[in-house]
Amino acid sequence: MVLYIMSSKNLNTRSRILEATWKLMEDNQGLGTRMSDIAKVAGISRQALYLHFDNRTDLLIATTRYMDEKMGVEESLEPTRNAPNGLIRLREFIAIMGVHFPNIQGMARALLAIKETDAAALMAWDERMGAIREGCEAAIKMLKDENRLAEEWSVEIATDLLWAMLSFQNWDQLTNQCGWTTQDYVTRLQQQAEQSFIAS
Amino acid sequence: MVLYIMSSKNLNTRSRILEATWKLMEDNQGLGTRMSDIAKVAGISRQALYLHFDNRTDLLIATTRYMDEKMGVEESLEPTRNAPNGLIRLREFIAIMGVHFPNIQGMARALLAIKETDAAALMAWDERMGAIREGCEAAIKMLKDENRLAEEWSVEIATDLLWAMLSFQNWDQLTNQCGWTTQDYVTRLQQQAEQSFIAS
DNA sequence: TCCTAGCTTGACACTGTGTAAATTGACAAG
DNA sequence: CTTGTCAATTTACACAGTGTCAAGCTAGGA
Repeated sequence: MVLYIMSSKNLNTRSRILEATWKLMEDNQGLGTRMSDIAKVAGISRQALYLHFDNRTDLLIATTRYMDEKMGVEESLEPTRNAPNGLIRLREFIAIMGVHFPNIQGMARALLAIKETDAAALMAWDERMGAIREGCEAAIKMLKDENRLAEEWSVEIATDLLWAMLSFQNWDQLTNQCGWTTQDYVTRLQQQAEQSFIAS
Repeated sequence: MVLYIMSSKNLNTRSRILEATWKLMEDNQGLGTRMSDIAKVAGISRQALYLHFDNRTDLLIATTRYMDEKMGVEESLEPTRNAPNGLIRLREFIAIMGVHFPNIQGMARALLAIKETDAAALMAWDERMGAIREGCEAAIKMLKDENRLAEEWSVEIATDLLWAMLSFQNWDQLTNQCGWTTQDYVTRLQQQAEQSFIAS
């Protein structure tokens, strides 16, 4: 009973911090968000942040996990797992990335910026990117098993390349710099992936 | 006479600073290089850096220009301009990127890291990337003029996509994370670009 | 001999992260 | 009703790195 109430209160402040971090990351595109800003939005003192998280990196990583949970990333990948064949799976996966990236762009940019100087942030980022790679590999493998992977590609090399095409930075460049809509992004990347990887 | 000697001395210290910055950027992959480190390598006091450059950003940008000059980036692009047709031009351009990126990776990473927080660095980066885009566009246009650009692509969209494929981050991921050699990178990207953009 | 450009040294302001110590207020248990 | 616990608070401080400022040194040219 005691424990329950304590951890509940604890969780409330904790999640208020996580929500505040999330919000600020999205608002500022992840740039220049200080611990004091987060504390202000969460309604606590800056120092109190350190009662819940060891340091800034810790907080950012916890926030990515919190976001994944709240956004139901796992569930959104269901359709790809049930795809009847590799081509559909490839298409589905690209489409899902097209809606996923806009949702995480602020946080992604924040992680990208600090991963250069911060080993833990680098780990968090690599873990996220690793998950995407698995999705790429599953689609490519399915094509291979159906004998529809163009013969010039090995599973590994094709996975590497698809993974690069579906990187956050690629999405960022195509949409935010080139002005592509999500629709453009999905359609064009599907098109290119099919031309590259599917045996004719 | 006075002026000549002054500006000559000035230039010597200045280029010593630029060389030091370049060296440190390559050595540390652009990470955690402080003004004091640069000063030490250049053999002057930290404060003296500010007699030559307004601030850190200014110095990094000047260093990119210095590198371009010393490496003869312009000249290395000659072969693409003389290419007899679009396909060769596309291939040449990709090959040149394959040798260019390893040469600039330390500096590129440094600029990438600070461009998130630094408007001037962002400008320097965008200018570099803009130059690459022009190379992409020239190759795509040549294909279009020869009627060899696959009909599903407009010049602009195809340029956008080729530009994304040939981004520094893409190269970084494929070589440094996936372990591709320069040879792999060039061959595979040429292959994919041809499959995507050349009418069959 | 004097002037001056280029550099040096030492000191300092500012920002942001992270730590430490003493205090308050709530609330559950004896 | 006192006591203990614990989240959170306030105040203060250490530290790193950037950028500024002022005063002084030095070598070379007029």
